[in-house]
Amino acid sequence: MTTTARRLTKKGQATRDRIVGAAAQLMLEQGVARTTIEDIQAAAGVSPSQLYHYFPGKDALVSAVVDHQASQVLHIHQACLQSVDSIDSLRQWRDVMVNIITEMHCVGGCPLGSLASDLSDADPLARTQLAAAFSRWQELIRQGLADMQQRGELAADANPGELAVAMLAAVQGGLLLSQVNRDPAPLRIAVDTMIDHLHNLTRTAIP
Amino acid sequence: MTTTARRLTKKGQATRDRIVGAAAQLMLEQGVARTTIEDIQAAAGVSPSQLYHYFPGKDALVSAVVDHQASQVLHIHQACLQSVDSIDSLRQWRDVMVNIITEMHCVGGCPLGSLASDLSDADPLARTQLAAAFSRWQELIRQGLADMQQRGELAADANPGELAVAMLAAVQGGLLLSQVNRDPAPLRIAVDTMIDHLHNLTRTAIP
DNA sequence: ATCAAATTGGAGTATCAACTCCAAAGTTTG
DNA sequence: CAAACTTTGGAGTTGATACTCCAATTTGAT
Repeated sequence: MTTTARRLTKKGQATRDRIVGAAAQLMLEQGVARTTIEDIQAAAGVSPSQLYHYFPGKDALVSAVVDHQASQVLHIHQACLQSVDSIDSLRQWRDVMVNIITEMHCVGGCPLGSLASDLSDADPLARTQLAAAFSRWQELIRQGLADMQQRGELAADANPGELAVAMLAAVQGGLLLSQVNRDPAPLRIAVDTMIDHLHNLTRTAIP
Repeated sequence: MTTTARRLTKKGQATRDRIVGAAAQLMLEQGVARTTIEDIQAAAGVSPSQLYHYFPGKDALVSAVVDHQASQVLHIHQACLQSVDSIDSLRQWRDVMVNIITEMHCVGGCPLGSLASDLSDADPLARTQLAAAFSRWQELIRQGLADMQQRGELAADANPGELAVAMLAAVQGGLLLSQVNRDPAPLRIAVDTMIDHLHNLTRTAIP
């Protein structure tokens, strides 16, 4: 990390970031294979030699895009989930996600989910990167649920690990259905239903 | 439908079917944009002129593949879901899905979900086709839940429409996580959790 | 059998997309 | 300042890909 940074000027770093940002946006909107190097050059305002100076080829750029999107998504959700202590705070988290997809007019879906569907069977390296990112995301949710459990906001016999998997699936499936229907409702309903389930677990666990 | 069929020989129909089948499989495994016409020709054992005799271009072939996958998926799930009358029969439905993804070694994910993620923002016609297919799938689930509700297997105040959306999201999200992790467990856990939720609704709704 | 229509073979084309190359300009460091 | 290194411009190359064309063969209806 430091080694790489040492041979990168401030200006060079900015150019590299511009390339990754442009590539990430285009690949989210139209898919990885449909996004050409020329598209990225135009969007980032760079020449071919600049792009190939920073990345040996398209695969390496894709890898950088996956890292970038993983970092962005995890950063956002870490901020929302580290303070989860109640059902209500889960509803705030849901509002954040619904607002984001609404502002995007349901285009692109989840930055990680889209890449995962696109690359899982085409790029083994990207698949492992994405699996690791989802694993961290899942762990953020699990941790939040475990915290709730300790506060008594969730039944003692609930399984935070499995509930985290189910919640992440609800988010991903909800985003996909919202994307294909161009309507934020499926995401809202899917996550709300999982939150209702957690709520029921809390209520019914006091025999 | 009849008009098209009338100018299609039995042999011609078989060739067309072979092309669509090969295209569907390749597009599921490697994505639409990565699947070349040449790939499809080789897999189906046809010449360029044959392919372009039956389809004006790649877009039309993609459209036929979407129809084909929608038909396949809806057929399978209709068979499973029309007989849903209890929590246990939902668990059988889950087993069917888990078995399918396991046999595929988690490659490809959902035939409709993959196409949806791939095409929703790239092909407006395909997006509407896919939205219609998901709508019918959702309706199959809703109908099953409504039947259960009438038999008293589901709380009277439960909302089958919203629960169907959430269940479909769980399936899609579970399949995506299974695909990226190369592990059927996320699908199983996501669907089981939704089934648990339905089960809880049944139990707690008798005050 | 015969004619029209459907189907097939296979060579060919035009375009696009990924990547290369080399020299010029700017930046860092001793 | 000067040498070494980083960054940039832009024309060019190679291979792949979607699609075309026309003649030959097979099939179906009369």
